[in-house]
Amino acid sequence: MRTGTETTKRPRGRPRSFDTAEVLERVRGVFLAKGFGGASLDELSEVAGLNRPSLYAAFGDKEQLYIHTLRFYGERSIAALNGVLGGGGTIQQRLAKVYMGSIDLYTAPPDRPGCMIVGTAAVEAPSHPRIAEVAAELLAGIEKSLETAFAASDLPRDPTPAARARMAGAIMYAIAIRARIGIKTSELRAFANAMVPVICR
Amino acid sequence: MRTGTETTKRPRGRPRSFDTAEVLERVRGVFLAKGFGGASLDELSEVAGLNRPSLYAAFGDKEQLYIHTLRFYGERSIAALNGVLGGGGTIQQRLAKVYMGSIDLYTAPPDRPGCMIVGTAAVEAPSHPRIAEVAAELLAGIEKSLETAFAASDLPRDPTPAARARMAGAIMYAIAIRARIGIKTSELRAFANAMVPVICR
DNA sequence: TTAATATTATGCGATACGGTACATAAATAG
DNA sequence: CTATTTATGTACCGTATCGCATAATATTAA
Repeated sequence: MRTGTETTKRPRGRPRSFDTAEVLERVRGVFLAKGFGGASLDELSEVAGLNRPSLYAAFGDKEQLYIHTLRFYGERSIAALNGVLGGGGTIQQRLAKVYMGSIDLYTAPPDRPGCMIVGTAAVEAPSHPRIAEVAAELLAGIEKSLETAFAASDLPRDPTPAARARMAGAIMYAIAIRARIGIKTSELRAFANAMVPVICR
Repeated sequence: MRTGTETTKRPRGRPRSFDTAEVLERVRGVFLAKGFGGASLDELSEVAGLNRPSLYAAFGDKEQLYIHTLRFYGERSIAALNGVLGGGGTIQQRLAKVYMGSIDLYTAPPDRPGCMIVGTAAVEAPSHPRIAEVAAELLAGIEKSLETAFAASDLPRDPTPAARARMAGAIMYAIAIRARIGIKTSELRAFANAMVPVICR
C-alpha cells in the first residue's frame, strides 16, 4: 500500500492507503467504458482497490465521484491541449497534432472509449444537472483554449477566432463519437487531416 | 382500444390493441430522456400503455426494443433530411434549414434531449455492439444524404462532397451534444449560421 | 357453440443496486 | 500509556431491476 503525498506534517489519524489521483485514474476507466449509470459501485470499488465506505468517505456518493473523475480528466486534457497549442509550428501543424493525440486516446484498446465528456456525460445531462454543468464548463474550457490559439495566430479574421474555435471543437467531438461507435482509426485520421485546412483557411 | 393497421385479412387470434409506430414514438421519449440503461421497463411499459409481456412479445428484450426505436427514429430523421435537402433554394439555404429544424428538435421541452444517436446510443456502444452497429449505420445514412446534396450542388470540388458531408455532419452532432448539456438555443443557432458559409465555401 | 390461438393482465422470483452501521485498525497528541 | 482522530473492512438493509410463469380475456376457425 502506498501512502499519500507526504509533504511536511502528517495529518492526525490513520493515513490513507491510497493515492487520490491514482484512484481517479482507475475509476475513470470504468466510467469511460460503461458510463455513469452503467458503472456499479461494486466494480468501481474493485478497480479502485477500495471498499465502498472508503470511496464514500473520500469522494461522496456516486455522482460526486463521477464529477471528481470528470473534472480530473477534463483538467488534465485541457492542460495537455494548452501544451500542444502553445508549442511550436504553424497553427495547422499544432491543430493536427491535437487531433492525432486525441484520436490515439479515443481509439485506445480495448474498447475505443472516445471522450468521457461527449461519450458519457452527455447522456446523464437531462437527469443530472450538475453533471451537465461540469460538462459544459469543460467544453467551454476546451474551446477557450482553441480560441486563444487562433487569436494568437496570423489567420484572417473573417471566421473570427471564436468561430474557428467552436468549429475545431465540433470536429473533435465528432471524432470522439465516431471513435466510440467503432469507426476505423484510419478514417478518423483522414477526416481530421481533411478538416484542418478547412478550419485554418 | 385501437386496432392495428387493418389491411386485408385479419390474422388468426386476438388482434393487437396497440399501434406499433405509436408505441415506438412514446417509448422514444423515455429512451431519449434517460438513455438506454437509465430507462426502466416499468416506465417504458407505462408510457407505452402496454404490459411488459406484451412489450416482450412485440419487440423482444430491452435492447431490441431500443434498437427498434432507434431505427424508427433514425429512418424518419433521414427521410426528413432528404426532404429538406432535396427541396428548393441554394445549398446554403437548405443546409441552414436542416440545422434550424434540428435545433428545434434538439432543444424541445422539457429537457432539451438532443439527438438519440449522439446523446444516448454513443454511451452504450462499447458494451452493446449491436447498438453501436445501428448507430454507425444511421450516421452513415445521414452523411450519405448530405453527400449527395453536396455532389448535386455547384460548389467547388476542392473539399470533396464527402468531406463536406462529414463536416456538416460533425457540426450537427456537436449541436446535439451542446443542446443536451444545456447550451442556449440562440447560441446554437448562431453557431450553425456561422458554420454554413464555412462548409459551403 | 366449441375448440384453437393470440394477446393482455397480474404478480412472482432472483438478482443487483446504491448506500450505511458497526466494529476494527493505524496513526498522532498529550 | 491513554485518548482522540481518521481510515478500513464486513456485513447488511431496503429498493428497484429484468425477465418470466401463470392465469384471464378476446377473437377466429370449424
